[in-house]
Amino acid sequence: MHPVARLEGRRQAPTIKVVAAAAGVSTSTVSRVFSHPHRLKASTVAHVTEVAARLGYKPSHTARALSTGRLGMIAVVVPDIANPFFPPVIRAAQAHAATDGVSTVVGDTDEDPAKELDLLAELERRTDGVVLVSSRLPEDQLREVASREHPLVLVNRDVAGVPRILVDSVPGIRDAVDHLAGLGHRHIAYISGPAGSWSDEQRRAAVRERCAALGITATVLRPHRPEHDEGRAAAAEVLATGATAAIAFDDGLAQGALAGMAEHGVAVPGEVSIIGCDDILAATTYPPLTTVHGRGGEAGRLAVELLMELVESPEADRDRRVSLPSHLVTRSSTGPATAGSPAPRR
Amino acid sequence: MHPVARLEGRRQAPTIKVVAAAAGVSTSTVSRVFSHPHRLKASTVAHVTEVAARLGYKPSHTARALSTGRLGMIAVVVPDIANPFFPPVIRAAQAHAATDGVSTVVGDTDEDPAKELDLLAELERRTDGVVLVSSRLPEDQLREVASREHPLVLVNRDVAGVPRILVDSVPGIRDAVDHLAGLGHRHIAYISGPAGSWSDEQRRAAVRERCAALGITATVLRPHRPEHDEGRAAAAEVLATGATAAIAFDDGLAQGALAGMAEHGVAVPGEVSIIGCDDILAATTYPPLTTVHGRGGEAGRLAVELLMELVESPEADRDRRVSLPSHLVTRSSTGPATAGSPAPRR
DNA sequence: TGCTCGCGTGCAACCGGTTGCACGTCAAGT
DNA sequence: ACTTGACGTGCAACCGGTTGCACGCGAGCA
Repeated sequence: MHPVARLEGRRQAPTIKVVAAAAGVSTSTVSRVFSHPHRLKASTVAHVTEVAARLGYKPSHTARALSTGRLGMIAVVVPDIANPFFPPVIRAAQAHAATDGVSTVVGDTDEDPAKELDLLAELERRTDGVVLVSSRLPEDQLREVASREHPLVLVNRDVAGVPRILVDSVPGIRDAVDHLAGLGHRHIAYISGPAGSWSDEQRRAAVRERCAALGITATVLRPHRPEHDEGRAAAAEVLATGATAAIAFDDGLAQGALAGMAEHGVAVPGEVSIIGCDDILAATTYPPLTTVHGRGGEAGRLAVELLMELVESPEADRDRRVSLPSHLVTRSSTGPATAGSPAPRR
Repeated sequence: MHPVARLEGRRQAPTIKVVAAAAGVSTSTVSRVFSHPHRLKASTVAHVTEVAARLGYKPSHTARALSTGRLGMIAVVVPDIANPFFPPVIRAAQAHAATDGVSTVVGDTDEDPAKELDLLAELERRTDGVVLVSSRLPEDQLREVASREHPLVLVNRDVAGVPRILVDSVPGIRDAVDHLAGLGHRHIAYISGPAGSWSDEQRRAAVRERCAALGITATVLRPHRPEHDEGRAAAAEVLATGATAAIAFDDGLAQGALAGMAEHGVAVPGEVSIIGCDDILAATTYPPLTTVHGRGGEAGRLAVELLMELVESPEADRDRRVSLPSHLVTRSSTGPATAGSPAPRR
């Protein structure tokens, strides 16, 4: 930039130099006031702070980043911002990061592993670390990403050697199956979620296992994108199996299934019972959805906590694994099994 | 940083200096290869590019930002990422920004004006410009924000002197009212959206005006947060007015109203017709929703286009206003008016 | 009174690119 | 053959902070 160019500009943001001159100290002192104030005399800190405030001085993230290598920014990457499971984890992460004076950016991979890789590459250059939620990457690629020097914490992917926070659906799913069995259901369908989802694998396995333990039938349906209309389509698939109850990978699919059942003239919970997962739609469905409550927000907060540790000391333990148990929330989409299997009426 | 510290680090990212040495040119030349290649001999560019690629060199955003004042990053700020109206505009914005080699971050204000102000302040220091979508700020504050030197483009807020892209709901709403009138409806309720929403004001006024023009009754209900359960509550309010049709501020409210009507045993479209806005739920409701289609994605793209112009030349015209007309999409939530007003049945 | 020690501050190099200016080269113009 | 000038590249200052080292000063100790 030409030397005089910044004089031409309107009110230029004040720099450390201006503050130093105004306060009658060196630039180093001003710098230290904003980074290591404890190393200075309290009176100096007070004076410089006052002058800086009067001038409206704010340290430049960019300049600081250049010399320290710290951007003061982390990323939270999710497969789909529109999926209501993620906003709570993002918000919690953001709130916790703000506590450390770190800002958060959100990345959306659109459920696409290729985009996910690109995004991670970009974010490695823009942030100090990333929280990767429900990654759709195959394990080897995930491991490769983690092996790059950039701090990374996973949420809902269980890869040994990579720090991770897991929302453990198993207890909640077990409760769900028990609940349905207690209502007399002998055949349960599981509406699978997206291929490559760790949570889906975990839930599917839990349904199978618990049904087996109780001696009732479990049918696992094909993978579904976690969207409303896929759930609607799944309703027909559920009816085709003859199951009297369904557990869906998430609340969105469950809500779709509710709509699908309505279309087929099948009453919920009169003829078929439906259970969701994540408890993100709360009571916004009709009928209000019985669902497995997972603690997304908590996962987000913990992930950032762990991430910040890694950022501070990159040599920290890379194999930390935190698991958060879930539980069933009973609302009105489940009821007693009726004799005879349900059939579409229109 | 201590001079030898970077030798201790693992594979340090190569700098311009390393590339220059390896290619036998000066650092200026390497720099120019990545910023103004046309000023260099083609053979030099080719050679340096090759060497840089071999070394895995990537220019540092931070360093570049420090000298140029350009961060290579813009922000898109929305009131609520979970509201499905916004993802399409975000994605379109992101895609267009990527075209210019600029990355995008997303900000969520949680429908809270105070958070919005904070977020804007933070983003001004982190980005080259921001696209502010459906701001909930009062006009004077918005004007104040716009007066700060940081480039800003509004979407769905019409403030003179601030560049803005507007999705014009009026034509679509007019079609909607005409459509209902054509089906014999003589009393239409409008389910208002969030207070402070420009789109809501526009839609409300359009409903009133068109109904007046056709000589039919319009009742405007209280403001609602654009969420499913608010829509459900609104169903009762609609029934209380005696209206046989309702137009909702957005598809989420409309979907909620659908659920609410079901709860009350009122058939849609048999007894009551419902129309949404934005066309974001597409056919994911039951029955599929008749709605006013607005072109969110297009708005996002245009906003970024305008923003980049402002970033390039801050003295550009600040009073540009682009308006994108909407239209009605007829699906199955609207039907002929029936004699006698509908009443809750349970 | 003289010496050590530690605290508070300043100096200057550095982080990794960018860019105004100067210099050298070579082709076109006279 | 000499001038002119465009073109390609290098030099060095600069962007705005950070930080290792050195220096000065005053307190504690002998």
